[in-house]
Amino acid sequence: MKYWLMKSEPDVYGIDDLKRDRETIWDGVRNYQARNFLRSMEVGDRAFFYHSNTTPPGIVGLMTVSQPEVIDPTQFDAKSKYYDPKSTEAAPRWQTVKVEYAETFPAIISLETLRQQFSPDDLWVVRNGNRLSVMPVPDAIAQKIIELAKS
DNA sequence: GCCAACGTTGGC
DNA sequence: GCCAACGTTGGC
Repeated sequence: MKYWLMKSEPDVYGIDDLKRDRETIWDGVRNYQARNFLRSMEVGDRAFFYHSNTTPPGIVGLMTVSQPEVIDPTQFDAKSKYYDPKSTEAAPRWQTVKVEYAETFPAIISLETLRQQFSPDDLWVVRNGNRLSVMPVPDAIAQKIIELAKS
């Protein structure tokens, strides 16, 4: 079981939306490095839900990967902002996962706190100018984040 | 294959 | 709203 961190803007889709829906297809990722991480996810992996582009940004909870290797349906939808005309049903470009709501932390762990606690090498989300929306979190770091969430 | 132009992300 | 970071595109 691995830990990940996945970003979403709460104005678009936040943890409350996931709690309401119980599970969702994590669609709209259009970056190859992020996609490759999505491809390597397995059932039961856990992912920190990170709210980006909000005040303050930070980790707000946890989710569980419930289905790997999901074809992102938005790539074939001409009306979607994530439409990719170069992708075909025979050879889809964008795979993702289905995730299940696990928990909302009692309080957000803000980016500021994460910067104080972790180095950019350990937790990529604190890297300056980091734009990657899906990234691995080392086990030991994940445990510390969970401890922080409880404190 | 280089790299300038461009578009997007995301913190502030 | 600004703008730094940085991935992608396309001309050459």
